[in-house]
Amino acid sequence: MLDVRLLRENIEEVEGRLATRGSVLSLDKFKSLDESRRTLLRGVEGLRERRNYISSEIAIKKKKGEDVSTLIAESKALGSRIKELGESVSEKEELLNGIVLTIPNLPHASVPKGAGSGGNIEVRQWGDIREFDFPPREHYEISDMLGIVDFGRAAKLSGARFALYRGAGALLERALINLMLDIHTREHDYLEILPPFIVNRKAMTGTGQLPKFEDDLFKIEGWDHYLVPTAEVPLTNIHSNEILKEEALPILYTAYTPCFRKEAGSYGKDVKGLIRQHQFNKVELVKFAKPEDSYNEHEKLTADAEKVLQVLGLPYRVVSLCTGDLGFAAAKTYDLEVWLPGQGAYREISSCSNFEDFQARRAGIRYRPKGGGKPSFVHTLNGSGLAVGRTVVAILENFQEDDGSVSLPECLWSYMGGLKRIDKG
RNA sequence: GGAGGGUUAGCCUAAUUGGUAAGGCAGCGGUCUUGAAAACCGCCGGGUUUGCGCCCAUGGGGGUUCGAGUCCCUCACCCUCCGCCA
Repeated sequence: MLDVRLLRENIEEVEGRLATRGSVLSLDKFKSLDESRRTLLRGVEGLRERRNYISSEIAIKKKKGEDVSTLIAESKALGSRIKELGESVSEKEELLNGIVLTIPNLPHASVPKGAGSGGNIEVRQWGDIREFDFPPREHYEISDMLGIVDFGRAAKLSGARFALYRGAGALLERALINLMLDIHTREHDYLEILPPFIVNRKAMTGTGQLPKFEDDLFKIEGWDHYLVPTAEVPLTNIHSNEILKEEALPILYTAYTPCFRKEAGSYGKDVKGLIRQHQFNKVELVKFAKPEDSYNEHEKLTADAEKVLQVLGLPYRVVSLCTGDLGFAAAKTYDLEVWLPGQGAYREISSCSNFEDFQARRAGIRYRPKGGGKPSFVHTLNGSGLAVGRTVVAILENFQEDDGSVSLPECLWSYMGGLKRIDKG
């Protein structure tokens, strides 16, 4: 949520900056609603002042035993007018709120301007792309040969876009989760959290999934609760409606959770394999930072996510998303794209964003400056560190041999019970 | 699922039969002091206003009333007990 005062006072500038996202958004409606709300509010406040005065007069006169019937009559009349006016004020407020909650964040000045993903800019590359002396297979061919992922039976249980991992496949997924959590807790000082996988509407609104993106979420029937689409939601909302101490910042959390997404509107995209699933595993990184530190923390968080790819030896590139490709709540985003030889393409495996105070304002996450003073909003950041299923994809494709076997990077051996290579069987 | 108790500001705690939120701690500023502590004074929820001030705010929503922290309804959460359960 943007600062309403900023909207009110710099409406043209805001419109201009939002336009770079490609969302043609007119704030005229906001402006007129805001103005009429404020006019009505002034009116209702005047009436309330009069009523408060009369009420205290009544109390005084009653003590003296004087007649108060005319005062009561006036106050009664005021009451109904106040109620009427008050209702139209809250009506305007609700409409305003509806508008403000669906306005996306403003892109940071360092974000490249562009329309779609074509406008994204490669920031750096890491690792050497392997030369194959055989045509590299796609991951689902390899997992089929190895018998470590069963899509057919998953479909029988749950339908399309679900996976059933078997044996070394299940173990690999679990090993990666543990490796990632260990890296972030031991080397990068994040505190491990195991949050609920079901959250309420407030939490979803706090991070920006609601009210705009209800269609992407799995809702629990008969309950105003949702399956988490990412650990960002429970982690960021840990401190909703809290005032943190400045000394406590930055706060760093990491969590493994499954993620549940409807993937509405992605029909025909990535229909085969593990890339796009209704349920997938992810290790998430979340930070709460002071505003002046948040862009530095953003770089560090991105580096923390990159570390996992480096440890695994997976080549990748870092892309700065352009204004037209930014997510709703983000002010700036780096995507990590891992090289997939089977596809011959870079694919997103992590997305690291700075939301500035956009989520903090929605969720009410503030901090009190050291010298006392007014609490102000923190900046929130998050990034995948990493998407586990897609990491499996990358390992299968990058480390495959001609016979379908896959040699595992050394950092995984201990997590795999000593297994160094996945063979058929 | 059932019964009872609770939710007041960053934290802790008050408020006759309904009369318009009192204190304390922490924090910040100041006086005093060689420095510090103590003591004392001021500030210390939000909105609006140049300012005085005004309005709002006792978990959320609604109702009764001239007037609600207080009475009623409802929802959420927490605690205790019963039932069920890994």
